Amino acid sequence: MTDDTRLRLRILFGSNAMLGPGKADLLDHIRETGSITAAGAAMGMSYKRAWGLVETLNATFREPVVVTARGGAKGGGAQLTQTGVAVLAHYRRIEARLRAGSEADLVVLRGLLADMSGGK
Amino acid sequence: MTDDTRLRLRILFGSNAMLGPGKADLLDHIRETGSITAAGAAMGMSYKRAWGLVETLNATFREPVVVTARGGAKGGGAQLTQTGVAVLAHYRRIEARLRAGSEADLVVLRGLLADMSGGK
DNA sequence: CGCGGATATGTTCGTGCAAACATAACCGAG
DNA sequence: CTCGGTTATGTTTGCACGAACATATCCGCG
Repeated sequence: MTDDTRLRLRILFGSNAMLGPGKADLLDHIRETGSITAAGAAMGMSYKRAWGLVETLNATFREPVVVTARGGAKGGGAQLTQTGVAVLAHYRRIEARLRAGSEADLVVLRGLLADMSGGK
Repeated sequence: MTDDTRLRLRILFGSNAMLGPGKADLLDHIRETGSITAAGAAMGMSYKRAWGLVETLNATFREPVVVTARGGAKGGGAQLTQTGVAVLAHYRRIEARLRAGSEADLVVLRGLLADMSGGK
């Protein structure tokens, strides 16, 4: 039995701006790949969707989180700004603290679960 | 400026079962009102939707989280079981710990936000 | 024994959102 | 000056999800 109890955290700023696992993971992939296209593909989403998320992120913060370049040797690319790195780091830290601080309660909750072994 | 930075936590058990703010709030309202109808109405959702969530919750855990009664003096009603009370308590506790442990990082993140004053 | 309020369930309809398709603009390299 | 890969943006199509509407069932009470 693989213990796949996962926690998803979403931070809501005001009524429109928000930051969740999707955007955080996307930032991670952009940092790794240096490309919105590649990052989106790695997460199984279309370029359009990935770019839309980046656009939203850049509008959310005072300074851009991702900077992009068109054309050039490799066609272009994208990378995180210092702000982007900071945003991602803080989100991950909150996530980590949550994970560490919830273990005990999660154990109890898991004990109350119905065992899906053989079930639908 | 009211500081309305909110955190939404969702716990995923395996690939189908999950517990988030919606179901937790619903359990709270059921406990207060003793009725699925009233609880749903208080949250601005149809009875059908509320009942569907209760059904899902009861299927998620080994023992029912909400027990219901049909007919009778007041037409019927619903209330939390001991399991339901426990599930809700543990969820709220994880939420509280998250809130307490993330304050510092949230302050930083809020400082990086674009100020929407007068913006779109 | 009919009324009332709540649970329990089915069906239809609208719509918002994402997937898919399409196209333009950019620019270093060869 | 064309090619290739990427950013940037618009248009169309499909479909899942919820809202709304409609019924059926239950049972204490007067």
